[in-house]
Amino acid sequence: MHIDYDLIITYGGIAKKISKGEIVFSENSEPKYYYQVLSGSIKIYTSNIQGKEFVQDIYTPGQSFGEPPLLIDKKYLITAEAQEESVILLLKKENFMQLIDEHKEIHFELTKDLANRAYNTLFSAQILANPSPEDKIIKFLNQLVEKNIIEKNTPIPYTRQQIANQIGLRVETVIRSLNKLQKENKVQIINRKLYYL
Amino acid sequence: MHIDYDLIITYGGIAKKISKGEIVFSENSEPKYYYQVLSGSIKIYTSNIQGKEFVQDIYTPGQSFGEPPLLIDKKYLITAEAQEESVILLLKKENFMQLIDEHKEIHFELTKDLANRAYNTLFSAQILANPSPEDKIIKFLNQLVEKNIIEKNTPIPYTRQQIANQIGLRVETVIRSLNKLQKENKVQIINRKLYYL
DNA sequence: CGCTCGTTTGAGAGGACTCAAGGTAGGTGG
DNA sequence: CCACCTACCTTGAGTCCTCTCAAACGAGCG
Repeated sequence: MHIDYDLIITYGGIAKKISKGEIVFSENSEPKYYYQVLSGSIKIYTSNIQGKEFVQDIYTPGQSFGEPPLLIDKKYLITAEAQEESVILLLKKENFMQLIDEHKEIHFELTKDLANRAYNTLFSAQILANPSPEDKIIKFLNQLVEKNIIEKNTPIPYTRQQIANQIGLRVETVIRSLNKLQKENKVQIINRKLYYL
Repeated sequence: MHIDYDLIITYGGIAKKISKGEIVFSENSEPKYYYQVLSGSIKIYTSNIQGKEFVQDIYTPGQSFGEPPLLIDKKYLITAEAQEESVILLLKKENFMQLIDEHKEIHFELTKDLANRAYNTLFSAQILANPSPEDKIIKFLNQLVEKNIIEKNTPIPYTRQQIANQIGLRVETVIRSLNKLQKENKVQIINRKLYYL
């Protein structure tokens, strides 16, 4: 989801600077704003799984985040934190609602974005529901390809730890599973770099 | 999500009878229609987890299902099957898009519905991401309360097997975990009926 | 009563997790 | 250019606990 900068400002949006590590909103807090990244990057995660950080997504300039709870008046299930010094745009809920009410094309974009989120989250749920570590990894890699985050025969831009965090496994388990998958020719590991075949 | 019967018909929707066990759409197929239950009930599940059925949801008269992939032109991740003899309304994608384009209030309802789905699916993902069976069960029960499906001190309307299917555990594990939770006074089991405290 | 469906208990195996210890690559400073 | 540091990767041993398989129990119903 992306709304033109000038349009956000026109509707009363403001820009805010966020330092690295600063929290934009946290779990169980009430949504008040529509948020869009102007510069930097915002990390979205859940921290309630036995204190372990469970990364959901990372948002970069032009992308918005945190709409679902805003639209249905529920508390955030996630925490948003600046990964680096960033600037974000804030638009009050009422103004945001007015904006989409008066701009049909943006409303349609929002609809698609929400559909996309529902779709991707279900995909993640299916990864997690899978009891076998190997299957989880394969499904996770598949998802990356589908989301165009990686291409086949391109090294995967995540550390083993980052992969583990996203699929709910331990680093060691990821490593051992990757070894099995390599023997089955489903992934390739060259000089520690991981390739999906 | 719910659209008025007459309106669906006006836009060219048709009703279709579905026998018990019949598939409305299945995983990896292309979305073509907007679907809404008229009578009976439709079960949504994923079957790809080692052949085990993973129930996502059950839809009853007046509710629609399967919109996210329809809106973003992706294949279904789920299978929809009639739990009993049912009648559903089908509306071609183009007509559906035209309908929401011409009815702003319905478009807003769709938006909220999608936000709700994204929210609920994330909640499910957080349940699954939790490594401890007890925590999964507690979070699952919490979700039921939040969705107003159950109230505290009301027997939970699911069999142990159904609970297990929704959180990715075995029946036996659910039973043994429930016993532990009872000892911790987090649930109550009276005459096999389960109460959430 | 006898069937069926859901619940419960037990024993055993497998495998992910934990903890601990090295190994390796890339960057930094002397 | 080399020694060092740090972050990441890897391996091993052992424990714990979920899953599997098998069997039996309980409740509701024709």
